[in-house]
Amino acid sequence: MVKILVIDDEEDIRELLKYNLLKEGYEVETAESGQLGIQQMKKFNPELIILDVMMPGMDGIEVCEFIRNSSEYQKTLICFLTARNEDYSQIAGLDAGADDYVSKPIKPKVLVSRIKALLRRKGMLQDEEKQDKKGLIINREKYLVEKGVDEIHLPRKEFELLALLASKPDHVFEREVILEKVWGSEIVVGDRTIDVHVRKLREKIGEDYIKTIKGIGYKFIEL
Amino acid sequence: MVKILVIDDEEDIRELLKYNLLKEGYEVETAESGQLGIQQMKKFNPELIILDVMMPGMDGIEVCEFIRNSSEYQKTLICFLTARNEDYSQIAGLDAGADDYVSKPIKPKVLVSRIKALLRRKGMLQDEEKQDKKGLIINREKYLVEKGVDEIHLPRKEFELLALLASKPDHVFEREVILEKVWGSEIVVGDRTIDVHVRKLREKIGEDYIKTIKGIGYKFIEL
DNA sequence: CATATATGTTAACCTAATGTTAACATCAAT
DNA sequence: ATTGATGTTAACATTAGGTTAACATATATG
Repeated sequence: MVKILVIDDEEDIRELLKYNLLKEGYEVETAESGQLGIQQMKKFNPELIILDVMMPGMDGIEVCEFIRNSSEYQKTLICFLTARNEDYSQIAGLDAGADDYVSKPIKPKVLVSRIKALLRRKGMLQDEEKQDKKGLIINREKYLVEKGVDEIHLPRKEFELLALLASKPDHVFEREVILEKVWGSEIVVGDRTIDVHVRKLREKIGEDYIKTIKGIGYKFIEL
Repeated sequence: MVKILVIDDEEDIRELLKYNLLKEGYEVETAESGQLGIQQMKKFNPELIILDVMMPGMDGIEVCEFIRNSSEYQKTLICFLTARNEDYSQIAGLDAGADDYVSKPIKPKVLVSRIKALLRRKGMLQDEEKQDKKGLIINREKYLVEKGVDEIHLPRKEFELLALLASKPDHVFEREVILEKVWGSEIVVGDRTIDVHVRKLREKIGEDYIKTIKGIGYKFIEL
């Protein structure tokens, strides 16, 4: 459960944000000033702070600086709330400290999706899609397969074989086709080669992803 | 090596946490009840205890109180695991005793980053991370690489090679691409040239930054 | 149920890709 | 020209990856 602290002097805004974030399943606390916000942060220890820039007393920029200079909390994510007309150059200056910012007037949907994106970027997403899925993600760029939290490195042939099968889930690839696509039409290898690679794949990614269709070939199934 | 004790009555949770914490390099023990947890603590003497609040028998709150009242173990860090619906006000009451808490359902990444933050705050961070960032900074201006306090001067080819790889951490660059980008598409050099430069780089910046993906190429990984 | 045929499994084996070293080239700066 | 730093290559060592053989097991079909 991701904890979010909202620091804003306007009660309406605090309530609006709290309501919308709670609805998304976050744990939310609020504070009505910079000072109180910092106190609250120490107790509540949130992953992310939504911080109004313009506040009487200690303003958002000061709060942000305080956080960034503290050793304990410096990695806490910060999202600024800026008034529309505040000078962009000013905002840009803040970028050093903040992880993102959203301008007022606030549209709940926008805010929420920004928050999600930010958390996702920082790898603290609580989203179902990313976390709990058993599904494999074939990441060709990194040349590895992501299974939930794990990253599984695969040798070339195994990777290509899996990538081929997974490119069309439930589609049966004939052995002939597999040979052609993974090994190339010219290279000739023995009968058992594919099986052995399938075996190794099943060992690494789990037994249930690749199904044998006897007399035909193999298919990849999503779990 | 930081030692962590997980006390939770649910086996699944224990396993999930153990797995993820081990992967981070912590030493992990588990216990399935409050009583057993305390016994285990006395033997294992962990720096940090992850403690489920709701357990049959001796619950997390009692365990926490016991620990805080003991003279030997009172400084042990405690992180609560709370069910989602438990009221924050309730939790706040516990704050006195616990150093942090994480609510279920547990997201491994969140949990781990919280644990790290907690340890960092209390100054017991693992030696790797203790010495600030291990990350390299490619300084094109000065044509050198900053590794913590050190400045490593690199010859042109080595620098360009590293800069390329580090420009996209985790991305696998094929040998062909490397040749094109670093050497230029027209210059033809031998097969082993890239390897030799990789060797020299690894000597200078450390063996672990550049990983070989056999049959494909190389990738840079952040440490 | 018997048999043929396809697939599973294991481990030994082979090979291409990479690692390593040192010699040799090159080039820029004194 | 001499030197030292960089770049390239060749020759050899090493290893991960890939293949195969031999045998075990499963499945379909008459």
